[in-house]
Amino acid sequence: MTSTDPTPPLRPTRQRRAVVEAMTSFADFRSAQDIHELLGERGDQVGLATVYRTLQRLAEAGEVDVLRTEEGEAIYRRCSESHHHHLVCRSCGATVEVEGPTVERWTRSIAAEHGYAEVSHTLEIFGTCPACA
Amino acid sequence: MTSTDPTPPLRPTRQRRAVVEAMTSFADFRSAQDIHELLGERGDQVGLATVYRTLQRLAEAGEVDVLRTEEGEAIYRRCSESHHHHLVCRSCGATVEVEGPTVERWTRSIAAEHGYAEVSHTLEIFGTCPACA
DNA sequence: CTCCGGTTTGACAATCGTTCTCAACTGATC
DNA sequence: GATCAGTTGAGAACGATTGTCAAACCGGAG
Ligand SMILES: [Zn+2]
Ligand SMILES: [Zn+2]
Ligand SMILES: [Zn+2]
Ligand SMILES: [Zn+2]
Repeated sequence: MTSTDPTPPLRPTRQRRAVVEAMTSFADFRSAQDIHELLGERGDQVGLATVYRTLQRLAEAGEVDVLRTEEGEAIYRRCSESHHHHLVCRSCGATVEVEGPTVERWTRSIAAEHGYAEVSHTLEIFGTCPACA
Repeated sequence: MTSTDPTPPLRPTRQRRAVVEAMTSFADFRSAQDIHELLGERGDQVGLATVYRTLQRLAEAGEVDVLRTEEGEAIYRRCSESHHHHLVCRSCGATVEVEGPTVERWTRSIAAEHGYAEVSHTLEIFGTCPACA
């Protein structure tokens, strides 16, 4: 069996620190390439492939949220660990984390109603923020 | 002004008919390439680029729903015209269209609460269907 | 029916985000 | 400082999607 796969250790390298650090410097969703560029401007030289790899790890660990633009490009944002959704400004990208039992209950009941198990969901709200109105 | 752009006519060509027809032959979400292949098997020879173009048109016209796989690939499915969401089986893709005032109200109120206007949203529910349980 | 201009098509090239490859590099550990 | 698994980065490779553009098509005017 390939059983024992005890989650290989994770080294806190310069690059990983730089990416995590960079993620705290903005509040909207950005693409891996944007983040790579941002790192460059800051003087933190990190390979593009490493940025992609690190963002994946962070996403798996639930430390960043991933969304898909209409074109299918992945965009990332640091986030709180608990389950939540986003209210995103279509114009400037300003994002608010939102949550509430209403939708959680609704999705669960709808799924149950149709006999679906192991339910999960994705929900994003888009609009024009007060500043961009 | 480049005003007069009265939506160029849309000719019902053999290819377009074939794609629309093919879309009625399955109920889950499929990629453009899957659909292209399906057309080939049926004997309807249609260029891949045309399949992409047609699906785009159909999506714009609201005649098919588009989703993104976790990997960012676009998948399509014929759908009813009114606003709704999907309950999709993670294992076999079986899809149920769902709707209800609860979420619609919730998203609207959440957005209003934060001063966001022109609100829209996306919501998909995933689970294991009874057949795959 | 024939001609004409705009629409559509499809083979193929080109994009472009993302992943893969793999040799060089790092950091713990002893 | 020797060891060794985890990391990195430059560049190649990938794969979905879009762009190109000449040839095929269409519907209506003449
Ligand atoms: Zn805004
Ligand atoms: Zn939720
Ligand atoms: Zn199923
Ligand atoms: Zn809705």
